[in-house]
Amino acid sequence: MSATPSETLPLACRRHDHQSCIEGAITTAAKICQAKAVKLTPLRRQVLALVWQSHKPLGAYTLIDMLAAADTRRVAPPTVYRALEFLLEHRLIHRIDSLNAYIGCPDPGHHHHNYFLICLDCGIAAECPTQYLSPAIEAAATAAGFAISSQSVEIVGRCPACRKHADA
Amino acid sequence: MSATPSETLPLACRRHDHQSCIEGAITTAAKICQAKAVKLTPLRRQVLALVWQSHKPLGAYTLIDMLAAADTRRVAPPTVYRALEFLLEHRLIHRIDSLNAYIGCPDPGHHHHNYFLICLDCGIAAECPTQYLSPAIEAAATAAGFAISSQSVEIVGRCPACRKHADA
DNA sequence: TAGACTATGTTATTATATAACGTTTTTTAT
DNA sequence: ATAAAAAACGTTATATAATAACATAGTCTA
Repeated sequence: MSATPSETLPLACRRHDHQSCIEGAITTAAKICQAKAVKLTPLRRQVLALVWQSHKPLGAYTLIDMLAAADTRRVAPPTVYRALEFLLEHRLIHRIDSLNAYIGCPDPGHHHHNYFLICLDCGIAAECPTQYLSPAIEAAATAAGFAISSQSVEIVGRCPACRKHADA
Repeated sequence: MSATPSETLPLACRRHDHQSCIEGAITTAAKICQAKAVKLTPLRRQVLALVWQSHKPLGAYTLIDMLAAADTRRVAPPTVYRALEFLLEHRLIHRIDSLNAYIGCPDPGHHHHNYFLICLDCGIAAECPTQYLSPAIEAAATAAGFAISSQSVEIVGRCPACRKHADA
C-alpha cells in the first residue's frame, strides 16, 4: 500500500477541528438562507447540526432519536423529513442513496456534481468534487444521447485509517 | 441537440427483439449456474424472467404482484427477496440503489463495474461499461487512500426517445 | 387585523426489507 | 437404500424508510 500524502486525503479522513466544521456549516447555511430569503428555523438548524455531528451519513430515524435525546421532545417522521427536504432543496445536505442516509454538504448552496467515498468499516463518507470524473460521465451520457439531470456516484470501500487497522 | 448515431445508443434505447433479450438472459443464466454448480430453480428463473420483461428496473413488490398475476399464487416478501439475493450474488441482476429496484444484467456471471443511465420519463435504465469512467474513479479513490470494494454510478436524465417527445 | 402563507404537529398508512422459525426437497455419506 | 445434513421455500411477524392527509400555530402582508 503506497503512502498517501495527507494533502490529498479528504478532510473527513484527516484529523481536524470538527467543531469548526459544525460551526462553519451552520453559519454558512444561515448566510445562504438569508441571501435566498428562506428561513433556517430552529428545527432545520438543529437537524443540520445533527447531520454535521460527524462525517458519517445518518438515517432519518437516527436523527429523530438524536432530536429526542437532545430535547425530550420526540418529533414524528414527517417533521424531520420536512426539515431534510428543506436542507436538500437548498443544497445544504446530500442524500446517500445506497445508505438511505443524509450527510452535510461541505460546499453548500449551489448545484454541483460530486462523488462519495464511503468506508464500509467506520461509515465515513467523504465528498469529493468530480473535476476529473465529470467530463467522463458527461461524455458517456452524451454519447448515449442522454440529457443528464442528476447523478449519484457512491464508491464503497475502506478508508485509509481503517485500512491501517485491517493491516495490523 | 446533436444527432446520436444509433450504434452508440445503448441497446435498451434501441429497437430490438426484446424476446431474444429475455431468452438469452435465461439460457446464459442457466449455463452460468450449471458451471458454478448452483441451482437456477423455477422460482429464481421466473423472477429473472420477470426482471427481464423490460429494460426498466422493477421493485421487489412489483415482482411479487407480477408473480401473483402470472401464477395465482402470491409469494411473501422473503421468498422474492431470497430469489433476488441469489440472482444478485451470482451477478445475474443488479440493484439500482436510487430506485430500490432490480434489473437484469446484460453481461452476467462475473464482477464488473458499470454505470446506469436512467430515464426519468420512461424509466428505462441502460447499463454501460465503465471503460472510460473506471480509471478516473480508481484514480480518485487511490488518491484519497481508499480501497474500492464496490461502486454505484447512477445517472438520471432523459433518454433519446423521451427527449424527442419533449421537444415535440 | 383579516387573509394568505409558511412551518410544524398529528395520525395513519404505504413502501421496502429482514428476522425467526417451520416445512419440504435435495444432496451426501454411510 | 436411508439417515443426516444442507438447501430451498413457506409463513408469520416485524423492522426500517418515507409519505399522505389533515390540523394547528406562527408569520407576513395588504
